[in-house]
Amino acid sequence: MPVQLLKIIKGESEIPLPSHLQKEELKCLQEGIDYTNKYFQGTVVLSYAVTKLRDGTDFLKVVLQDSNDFCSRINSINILIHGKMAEDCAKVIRPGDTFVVAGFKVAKSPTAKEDGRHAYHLKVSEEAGSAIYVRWYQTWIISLASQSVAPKYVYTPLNHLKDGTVVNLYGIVKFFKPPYVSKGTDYCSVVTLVDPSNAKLTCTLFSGNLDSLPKIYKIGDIVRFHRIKIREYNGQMQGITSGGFASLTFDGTVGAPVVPRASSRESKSGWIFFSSKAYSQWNKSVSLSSGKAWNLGNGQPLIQRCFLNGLFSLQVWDGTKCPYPTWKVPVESRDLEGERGLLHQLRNLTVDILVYDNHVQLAKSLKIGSFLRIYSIHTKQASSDNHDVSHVEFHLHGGTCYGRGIGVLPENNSDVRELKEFLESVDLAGSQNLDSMSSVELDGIFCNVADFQSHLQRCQQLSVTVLTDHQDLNNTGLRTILNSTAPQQYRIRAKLRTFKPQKLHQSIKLHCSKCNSLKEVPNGDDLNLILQESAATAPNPELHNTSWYDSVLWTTQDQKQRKIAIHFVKHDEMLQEPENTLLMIEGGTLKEVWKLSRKFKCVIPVRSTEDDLKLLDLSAPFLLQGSVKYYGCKQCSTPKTIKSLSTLAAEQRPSWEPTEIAQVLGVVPLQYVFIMKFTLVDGTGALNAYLFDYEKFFQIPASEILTSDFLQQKMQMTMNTLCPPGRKLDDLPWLECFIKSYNVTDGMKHQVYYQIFDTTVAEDVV
DNA sequence: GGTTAGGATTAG
Repeated sequence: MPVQLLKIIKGESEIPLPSHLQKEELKCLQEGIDYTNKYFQGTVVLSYAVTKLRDGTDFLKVVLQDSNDFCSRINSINILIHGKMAEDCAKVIRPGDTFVVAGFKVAKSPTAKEDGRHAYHLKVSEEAGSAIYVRWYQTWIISLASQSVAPKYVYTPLNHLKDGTVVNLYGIVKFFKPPYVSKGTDYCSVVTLVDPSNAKLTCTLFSGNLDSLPKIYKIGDIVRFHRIKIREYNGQMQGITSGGFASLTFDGTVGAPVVPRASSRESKSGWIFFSSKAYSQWNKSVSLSSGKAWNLGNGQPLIQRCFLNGLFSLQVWDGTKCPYPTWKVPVESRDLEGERGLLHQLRNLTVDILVYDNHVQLAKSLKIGSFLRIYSIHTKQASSDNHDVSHVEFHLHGGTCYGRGIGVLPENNSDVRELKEFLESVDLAGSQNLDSMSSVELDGIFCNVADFQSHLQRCQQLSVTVLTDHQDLNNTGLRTILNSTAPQQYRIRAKLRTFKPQKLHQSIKLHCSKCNSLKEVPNGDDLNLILQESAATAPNPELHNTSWYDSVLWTTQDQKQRKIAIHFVKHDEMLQEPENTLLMIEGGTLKEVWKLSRKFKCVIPVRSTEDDLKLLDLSAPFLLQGSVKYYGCKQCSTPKTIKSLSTLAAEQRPSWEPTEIAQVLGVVPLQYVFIMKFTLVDGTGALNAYLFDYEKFFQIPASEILTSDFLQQKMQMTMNTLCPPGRKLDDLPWLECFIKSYNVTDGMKHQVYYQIFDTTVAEDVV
């Protein structure tokens, strides 16, 4: 078969070609070379009609674009097909198809100048021993499949649309807003399509009937629109519903290679399934009364409250358990009729979503038990009244920007089927008679859901941490590592059984990279004391108003009559904007220094001596920038007088980088680090590994966490994910880590230590 | 038959 048509096989991204064929690049083509065993692969951009040459042979010209090169100026080439292959080929190819031509001849293209394509064209014929392989682009498989039966529609490529026409078209969904209630009389859905012509079309679709709008569930779905009107709007073509508009949607999922990701917990990515249906399935097998089992969302007080506030809430479950405490709409237990204990238990698995404004109407119309996909949910971390426990809230805000809205998935949707399968597997884990069970035993059942989930995650080899390098290394068991000599490096897969310190703020230390010492971060009381001591020395007026700083002096109005001097560093004889200004302060309290550091770029606490300003004792920060206090190492620093700072001030654009400031002041800066001890286990053994991290592991700068409640909560949540409190070992998530072993000799004592490196918390955990 | 919205955040 000279022309071979290859259907897309799920999971296969490469065309299976004979092994003797070698790929040829466009830019390497030359005349006079034997291309019998070479092939070129491209995407069909254009395909002309078959014509007959003078000698009666069929002829077809096809334009291919290099599949791997969309950037070069010349990335397309003419393919000239002679003989029977021309007809065969014309029958099957459409723009967008992947086209492989093997065993071709190369010749100069006489039209290169006019068409701007490659200087050579490829000549193909059966007689020359050529072969052509075509893989239909998904879209066109569908279009051809329907047309091969009744080819009565013509589909216009998106780059050929004209104002004022009504056309039929195919496209791949690039963006969509699920149908929402418009301010007029209809539902509205906005859909942006692309096709192999690389053109884009945004369509605004209206219909009073929800069913006649396209049922798009995912970006990448393929749609067919019949009788859509094309108009020009703001200089671009726009599609709009017209009389007789009809649409068809296909699942665009091709067996694409799986994107390597650490984890795929769906609730975080905004995919949430309304689960009562799934629940009722589960429900059936545990011999509860089936049917309308899920009525949390319709609890009377909830609806009443929501009506009053113009709000509405949905309770959903995607089969997983949110690793963080989530906000719950208060529902009084007397309104939970029937399986009260069960509904109560279920509340640990469901998530409440507050629905606002225009989404309320649609939310109210949802049937209990439908599977939903809710787009662009806002998750918000908030503290409850007692402050020490934070929770996550889910809001579906008003408006439809970025496709915010609710979509209903049909039962036969592949994702829904997958979810159902998942829940059926859960059944196997706990098919017991619930009627006779106590609530303690019910807890057991839900543990099994979590068990199953964690088992599933293990099977999928998900990890809550990812490696930032050396992915090619194989895992080593902890036992093997413990039995090996140091120093070495390993890749491991283990669980975090426990960690120290449990009070996370205690993990922050100051590290000197010069002498490798670690120090505690001074607390506010320490600092106040040092500042107070330094305030005992009155500012020396002789040091005020120099060539490179202006000074201001005042006395506090309180009884202490403190003298405070502030020296503003000038630049080009001028004072800069506060946000670019460095200042030095004498006699300020911690609060005053802190306030100034919020307004000004840099604040340096100083004291007067006879002949120059000097830094305070290095127990105090030598610099404050924003909320960060920079400290210097007492052992390694040899502080100079403040005068040395004038060289930096004289620079054209002083950046006031802490490292530069430290350097000119003779200070060896200390760096903030997280120091933690992780006890890791993997079934073969347990070892303690130290985490020494400036920022990389938690993706939180150690320097900023002490002054940020938000970052502290973020770190707490991360640790809750890595090592969820109260879980059994089996339920803990896996961590992929690199560790290195090293020797430490202290006198006669010799020990091997382990440190985590080149590892970071997975994207969806932080 | 007209309108709606016309992708391009909410901030409750």
